[in-house]
Amino acid sequence: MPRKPANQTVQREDILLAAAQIFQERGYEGATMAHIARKVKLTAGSLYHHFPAGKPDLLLAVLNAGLDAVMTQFDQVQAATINPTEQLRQMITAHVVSVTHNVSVGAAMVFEIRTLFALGEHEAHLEARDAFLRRRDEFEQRYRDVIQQGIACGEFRSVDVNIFTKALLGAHNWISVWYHSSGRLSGHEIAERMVDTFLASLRC
Amino acid sequence: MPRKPANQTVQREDILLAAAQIFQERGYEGATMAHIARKVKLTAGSLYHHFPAGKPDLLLAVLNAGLDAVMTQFDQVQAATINPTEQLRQMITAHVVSVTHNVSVGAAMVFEIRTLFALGEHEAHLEARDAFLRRRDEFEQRYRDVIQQGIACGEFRSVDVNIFTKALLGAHNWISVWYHSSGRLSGHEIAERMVDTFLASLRC
DNA sequence: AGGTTAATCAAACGTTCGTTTTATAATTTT
DNA sequence: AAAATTATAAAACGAACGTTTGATTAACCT
Repeated sequence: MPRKPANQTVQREDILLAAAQIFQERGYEGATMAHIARKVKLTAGSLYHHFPAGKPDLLLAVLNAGLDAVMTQFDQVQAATINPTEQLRQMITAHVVSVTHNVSVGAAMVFEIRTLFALGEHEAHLEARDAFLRRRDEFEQRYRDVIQQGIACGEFRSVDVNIFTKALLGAHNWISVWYHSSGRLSGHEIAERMVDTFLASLRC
Repeated sequence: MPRKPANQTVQREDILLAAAQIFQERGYEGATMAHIARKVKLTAGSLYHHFPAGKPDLLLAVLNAGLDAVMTQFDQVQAATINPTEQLRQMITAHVVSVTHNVSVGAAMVFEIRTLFALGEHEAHLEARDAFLRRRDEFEQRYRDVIQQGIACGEFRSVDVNIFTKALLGAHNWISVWYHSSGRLSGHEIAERMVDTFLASLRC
């Protein structure tokens, strides 16, 4: 019954990025395995060879890839210990550039967190889900820490650290909604303006 | 075959708010008519009596309700013409209080815009969709206008108006993700801190 | 009181989806 | 070259979904 030349070249990461794009266009629930398969020129069933645990596993892989990307850069920033102002500048830049560098993955981290909670009805991916959420909290905590340090050492004025951090994160997350690579500004240029906006707000 | 006491009291707005809550929990595609019906104690088919055009119509009704709520308050702010600083303060307050006052509807306006575009494959709700998107652009334009005016008259420092507005909108939109009515701060208190954050950033 | 309209339910319909199974082709190993 | 492994397609499956239809009850209006 079946055959076909077979490219034999589709890799796990290709599928992952295709999934991220389809998730961005249609949302996790609106995305079908056939949509994703089509983008890498496979059939829906063939995806199970690369992701045996199916669609939920595909989502977790996308989310973890996004968090890995930005966390790796954060580690580099904090390795070179500097003053809070410079540290926050570099964290914002790393974060914004990361989002604009792969918008689909960034969008998944904004729009599909809710999906992760709705997933909790099936008792299988719970461990992977909780591990992701813990790392995500840690990510947010790093922003809070550097802002708190800046206030403590007098570089920043006194602000509500929690709300300020939420405002900062919301501004960055929203970028994945409106950014297009063909737009007026590059990722770096957007990052500069975000740094300008939030460092100005923290000025004593 | 069928019967049932019949409450005879379910109103269009009850269904609309129930839909918003289900959309928030599961996303538009993850929400089923049965989920929504259950929340107002009806069956899925009965929803078509109140919303003949079905699920897409339900989404558009939710989104328009959200935009109506905030636009009404914006009109009041601009009726009393004052200086840009005070005008922006009142716009931010109106916006944030509106989001925290009905989080589900606010969340829909953040998370289901994408759904609106994916809807475009069926040529029926296109007009209602485009009308909504136009009003939404108008909403964003009001923020840009007041910031531009503030810069022009020297009350605000010179910033990239587009990016600053996107940052502001992102911060506000993100509130519908993390806000809970049982949290540390009320909607008004969060609004005060957002005003503080962004007006400080615009200070000359 | 009688007739009309509005609101609801139960059931059925056709479609689509995630997943599983089985067969086949390509690649790698021996 | 033969055998084993990997990657893929095709087909089938059962479940779930949005929507339609027809019957039934409640409310309203002469």
